[in-house]
Order: sequence, then C-alpha cells, then structure tokens
Amino acid sequence: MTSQTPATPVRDTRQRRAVRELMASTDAFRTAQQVHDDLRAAGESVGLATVYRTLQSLAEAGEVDALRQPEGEMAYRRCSDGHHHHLICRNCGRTVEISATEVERWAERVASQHGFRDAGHELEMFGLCDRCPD
Amino acid sequence: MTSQTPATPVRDTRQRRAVRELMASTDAFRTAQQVHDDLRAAGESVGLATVYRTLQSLAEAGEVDALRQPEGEMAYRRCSDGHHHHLICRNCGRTVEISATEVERWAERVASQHGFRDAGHELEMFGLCDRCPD
DNA sequence: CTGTATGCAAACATTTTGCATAAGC
DNA sequence: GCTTATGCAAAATGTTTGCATACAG
Repeated sequence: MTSQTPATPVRDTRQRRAVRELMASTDAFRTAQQVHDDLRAAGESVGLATVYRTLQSLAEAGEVDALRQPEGEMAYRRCSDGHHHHLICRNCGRTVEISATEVERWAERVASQHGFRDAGHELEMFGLCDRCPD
Repeated sequence: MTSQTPATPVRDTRQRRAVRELMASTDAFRTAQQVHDDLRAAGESVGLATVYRTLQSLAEAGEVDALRQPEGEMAYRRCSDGHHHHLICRNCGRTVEISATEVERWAERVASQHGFRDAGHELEMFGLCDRCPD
C-alpha cells in the first residue's frame, strides 16, 4: 500500500511543473477548474484535461490530498504525508489538518467488530472558524 | 432546525407513494437511478426526474438519509432518526448503522480546540463484509 | 527516435431545469 | 379550478477519453 509499480515513468513537463508549483504555493483546497483558472491567470496556461490528469496522478502519488466536497466536486490540496482528516471553515475555507489517531483506532475496531476487513473511512469536519462571524 | 415552513403542501401522488414505499421496503442505499429501475421493474414506473425530486424532498424532510458515495453519486436510504454513521460493504452494499458517541465527542472536542463552532462532520466507512470474498 | 504527455473536442454520467400536461385538493 | 407534481427532453455540471501532435528522455 506504500509503493506501486510506476506503470509509466512520469515525465517532467512544463504543465506538470506548473500544477505542482501552484499546489505547493497554496494551502487551500482547489478544484481542477480553479487550478486551471489560476494557471491561466498566471500566464502558465494548461489544458483543463491535463489539469485533471495531473491532479489525479499527484493524488495517487500522495503528493496532494483529494477530497470530495459536499457539493460533489473533487478538491485537492498539498498535503503532509500520512492519513489524516480536515477541519474546514465553511465560510472562509480555512483548513486545519487533523491527525486522528484516536479515530483511526476506533474505526478499525468498529469495522472488525462487524466483520469488515480492508476498511477505510472518510471523515471531514466543517464548521465556522473563530475569524468568521455568524 | 426541526420544522421548516412547508413552502408547498406536498401532494400525495402515486409516484411519491411508490418511491416512499420502495425506500421503506429496503435497507440498502439506493441511487436515484436504481430506485427508478426498481420501480420500473415493479411496474410502478416513475419518471427519473421525479425520482430525483422526490428523493431530495424526502431527504429534506428527514425521511431518508442522503450520502454521497466515493464515486460521487448520491445514495439514499431509509433511516432511523438521529445522527449516526454507516459502515458500508463496498462490494455488496450491505450497510451497518453506527452510532458513534465516541466519535461525536471527539469531533466536538477537536473542533472547539481549534476555535471552530457550529461544527458538523461527515464520516462514512467502507470495507468488505464477511459475506464477500476478496 | 520512441513513446508518453498534451490539447482539443467529443463523449460521458449524473443531476437539474423548462415547459406543456396531468392530476391532487 | 387553481396550483402543484409529473414526464420528457434539453441543458448544465463535472469529469473522462480518443486521437493527432508536441516534446521529454
């Protein structure tokens, strides 16, 4: 589960570099479309399909975190390694990374108690942060 | 948050009844498309758009639980009241309801530790149940 | 040179919407 | 009868894919 055979060598292209740099430069979750717009605004135009493909491959490589927003679109964010969750302000989008050893253990226990194996979980928290009114 | 002004009275139609009965009859998560197919198979044909509209309204009314599957489609399930989570077999769809007092408390604590208020969370677990091979 | 990555447009899948018609109350 | 609900087809969304071309190695 840690390394997969790189079916393809992954080439170092301008586009891939642009996406990686953009993701490295921010701390927020961005959708493929946002990344596409950001890049175009920065003059580093990259095709939308390429942005999708690149973000997916970065996610598989573990360089970015992928999550599905409540509305259904995928969003990506540069990410520290390892499994963890997020606490996201639903007003301003500010994100706090949470490593939840506690929850991991709980999840594993619950799964096996019910006879489930190979279990994973998805947990995201949404709230209003202390910098946001109402 | 318990009662909302019924903008529209909600009429008792054959279609709505069919959807509600179908949802009442099963214990599994069904997508709108599946419900549509099930109904057609049962001879109680209902337009797909109507199924979507009805499931949404049932979800808003709290009669069914709505969740977004990892693949991105919405799925609905008849549901006991109150907040809880699910452990879902990613092969056969079998679902176990989990009331996670432990997690609720943990979530609340983490949120307030980070200065977040009005926090909610989304947690779903996916695995392989003991009736499913590999 | 060889073969992967890109861009574009078309294909896709899911969900939403406009509008004429059917039907609940 | 007045008005909401339905069905259909079209539109909207977000994402993926086929294919010719560009370009990294």
